[in-house]
Amino acid sequence: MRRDIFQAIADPTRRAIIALIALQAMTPNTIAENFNTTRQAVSKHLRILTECQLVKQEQQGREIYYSLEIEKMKEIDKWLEQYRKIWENRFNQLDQVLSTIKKQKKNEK
Amino acid sequence: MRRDIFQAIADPTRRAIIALIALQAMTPNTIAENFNTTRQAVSKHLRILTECQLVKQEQQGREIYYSLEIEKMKEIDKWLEQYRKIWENRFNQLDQVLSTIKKQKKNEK
DNA sequence: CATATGTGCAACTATTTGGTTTCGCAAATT
DNA sequence: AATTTGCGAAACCAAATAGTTGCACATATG
Repeated sequence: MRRDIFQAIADPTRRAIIALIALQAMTPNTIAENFNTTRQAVSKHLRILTECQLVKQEQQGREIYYSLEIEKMKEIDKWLEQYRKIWENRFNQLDQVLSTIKKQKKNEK
Repeated sequence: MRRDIFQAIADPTRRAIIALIALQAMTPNTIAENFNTTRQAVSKHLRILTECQLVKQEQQGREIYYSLEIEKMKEIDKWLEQYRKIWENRFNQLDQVLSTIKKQKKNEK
């Protein structure tokens, strides 16, 4: 099933899970211990995160270790890029204003 | 009312609205014309976007012009920063591997 | 082989969400 | 003054969502 990455990171619990498994791979039980939820609830979140490839899993015996697929996070960064251009451009414009003021002061001397 | 910015950008229609008003300020009617929705639906989206300060409004007569509050977008960038560190670090590690291979080839000559 | 442990999945529920319809109000237009 | 236009808000509805409970299954452990 395909899944929107922005919809996936909308839930605060899922963002907390992402932050947790970004540091090291974890089993659903271990993740659940870090929050006030059941393992089943975590499992559902992990499924959603897996569906949009934000998370990968590695089975070891009966345990399944989940970890962050960092490559997928770049997709958000890519979306943000268009807006970064805007705020950086705005910064440059401010920069120009400041240097203009500077020049004017110079001429006043 | 306070509102989670990640929840705000989760909806694809809202992201489209953001992209639209990032370029220039627009009235709800104009925005609605660009999509397959009613003005009322757009109005609801704008309300949500306003509630998390992603959007600002300026009244001109009976028209209200909505535009993007670019500063708020940086909040997403800030959240992404912790993960950017991870993928940049990973890239550096790859870089080291590549330069090691290069050195080895050099020594083979 | 019996039991304990780790897991995903389905059914169910309360809540949230995105959309439509209807309304009232203020500003423009006639 | 009457009508049109632009707007937000409330009421309503269908669909999605997050969580709980109960289950089945596979892998360890005794």
